[in-house]
Amino acid sequence: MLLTQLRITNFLMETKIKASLLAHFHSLFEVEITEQLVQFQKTKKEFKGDTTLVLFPFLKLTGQNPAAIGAKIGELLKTELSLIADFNVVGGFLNMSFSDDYWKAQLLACYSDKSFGFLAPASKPAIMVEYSSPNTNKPLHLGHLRNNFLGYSVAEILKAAGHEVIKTQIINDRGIHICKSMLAWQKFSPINEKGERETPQNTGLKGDKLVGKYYVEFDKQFNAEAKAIIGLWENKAFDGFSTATVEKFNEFTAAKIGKDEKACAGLDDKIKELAKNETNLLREAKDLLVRWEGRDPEVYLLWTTMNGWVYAGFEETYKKMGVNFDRLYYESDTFILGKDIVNEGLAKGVFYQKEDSSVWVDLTDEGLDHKLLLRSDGTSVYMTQDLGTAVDRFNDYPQLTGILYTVGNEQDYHFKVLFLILAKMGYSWAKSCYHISYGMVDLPSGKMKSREGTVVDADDLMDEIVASAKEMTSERGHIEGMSDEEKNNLFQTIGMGGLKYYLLKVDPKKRMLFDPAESIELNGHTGPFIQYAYARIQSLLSKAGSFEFDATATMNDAEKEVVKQLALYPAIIEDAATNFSPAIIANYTYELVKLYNQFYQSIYILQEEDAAIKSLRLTLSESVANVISSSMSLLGINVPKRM
RNA sequence: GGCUCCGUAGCUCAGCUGGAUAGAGCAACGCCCUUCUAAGGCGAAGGUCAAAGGUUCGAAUCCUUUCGGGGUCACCA
Repeated sequence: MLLTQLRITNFLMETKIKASLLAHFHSLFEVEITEQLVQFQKTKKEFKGDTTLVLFPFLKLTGQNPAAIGAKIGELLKTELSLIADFNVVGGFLNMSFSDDYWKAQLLACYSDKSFGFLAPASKPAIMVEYSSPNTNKPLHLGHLRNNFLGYSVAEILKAAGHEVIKTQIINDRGIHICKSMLAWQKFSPINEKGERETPQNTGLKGDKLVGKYYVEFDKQFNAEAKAIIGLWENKAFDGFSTATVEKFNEFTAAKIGKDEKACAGLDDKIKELAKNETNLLREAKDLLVRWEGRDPEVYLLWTTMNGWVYAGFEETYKKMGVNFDRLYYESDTFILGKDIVNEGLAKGVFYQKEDSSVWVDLTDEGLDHKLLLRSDGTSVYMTQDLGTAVDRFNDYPQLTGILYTVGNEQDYHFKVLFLILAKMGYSWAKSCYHISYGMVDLPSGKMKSREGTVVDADDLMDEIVASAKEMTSERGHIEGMSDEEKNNLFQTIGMGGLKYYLLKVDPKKRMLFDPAESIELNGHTGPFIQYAYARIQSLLSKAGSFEFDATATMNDAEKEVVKQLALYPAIIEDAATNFSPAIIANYTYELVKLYNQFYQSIYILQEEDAAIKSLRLTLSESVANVISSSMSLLGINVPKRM
């Protein structure tokens, strides 16, 4: 495919070479070739050349040896294409060097275009990118950081690739879990001397943290109550419990006899579930949900109040993260949607109804299972809502061609089913919906588990990283004369840049390890390494004063290597956009900076006496700075003028 | 168990739509600041690309199997 070649080296020249080869191959070897046989790869460092043509595919076809084929093709291309300056054949590889003029033209193209590598805005179809999508009773954690940085970055990359992008999130603001924190707050919040329960105002707690606290409190009390009930059961105190429940308890208890530890734990879980269903707390929470659905004014007021706290808290966190959204969707608005679609599917015969009137879809033909779409009591499930929301979005944005869902890979199956159902329903856009599935973030100590308290809170983490950036930056001391505001911005830029780069440089699909010590590292393959290169170039440019691009200078190898990497940028953006992978951008920029640093350390730019060479080097430096700034912005990372 | 993703240097990761001697960073070792910011550069060291078969002129990359790990298989979201 063309994309591979774009990625490997410069796309313009290779297209030309390929065209020329297709046109003239017959005149050299008396046989025709197909496009697939023309394979390029990056020239290995130890050989001279800017691109390499693989000759093996032609061996059988022509019946000649690689050296002869390479020489003939090389000669041909050199005469046909003036920009090919030289070539050599090593083994089965034809290495070609492009002329200085070619590389200078590439440099100029990069230098003179402020939005080098970007396609015209909104020149490609509109896409919606969903990310974040939090639960309103849990503060955001490390996993959300990966999600948000990833979603935001993919959206920026798609914009750069010419798409119109609508950033959105769906806020999970309803359901029994929300009622749990509401109930816990009502029951367990202490009341102060003014007669108020805890609020963000009177406690100084961030709203999402306060609500999260009561969600945890609910769980604590809930478990305690369930445990007490089990205690009663174990002492044969079955008064007030239904016979069905008692029978089940006895059944599970009997089943435990003679079983191994693991099986017993499983049965204990079942007993716990049984007991939980008998708690007053759950009954009250369910009651609250019924009242909420009936729009009971008191419950509704409580709900809007507490959600208001959470949103204010999230807003603060998003601001710190540097992410934003064009449009918000709330589950409380969308949870009823989808039922119509299910009924429509039922009418069309795409779905079927069981005797208990629950609605299902049969996906066994696709190698999957039967999936529930409507409960027997007619209420929606997760899938129902997602169907409704998707259709709703296409109604809201008629120009939309697809939706990207940034959601963890534990939901791979869900999205597979969702897209399948949409396709079965006949929505043509179903095929352009895609699940940006990312792996879990592990900690060195193991998995993050909210129940065990091993979650890393997003706010805490960002604060710690910025604090650490402050400490380390102050040590190195390039900040004299900065105002406090400038300093704080710088610490923010470095800390967040480091964190974002750390989370984005890894292929999103892969599970990754979050090592706190490594995440604040400033050396090596890190965000600050890249930011530092940018700041150093800014310093250089300000010392150099004004200059103009001079095409008369000759280029050395180190310079050419940098230009080659710069010229790759447009293809890299496209590659990152088609693969929804910020990691491609991150790794590209790292390469660019390494190449630039090698060049930078090998010569002194400002001491250069030849004006043409000096201006060429400054042009190169400024171009590199521009691409750093541009590519980092695609990752949501800022770059500092000084650091 | 079914389905699915993953396994590359001591550690964290690139490379994976087949091509030359598998690359970085961290850690550890040795150099380079009287000249543009050393958050940098240079050097050396570190590998049975989980294992075994297969396809191919050629396999870390594609196919099969095995081993090891994750996820998922709710009238939860």
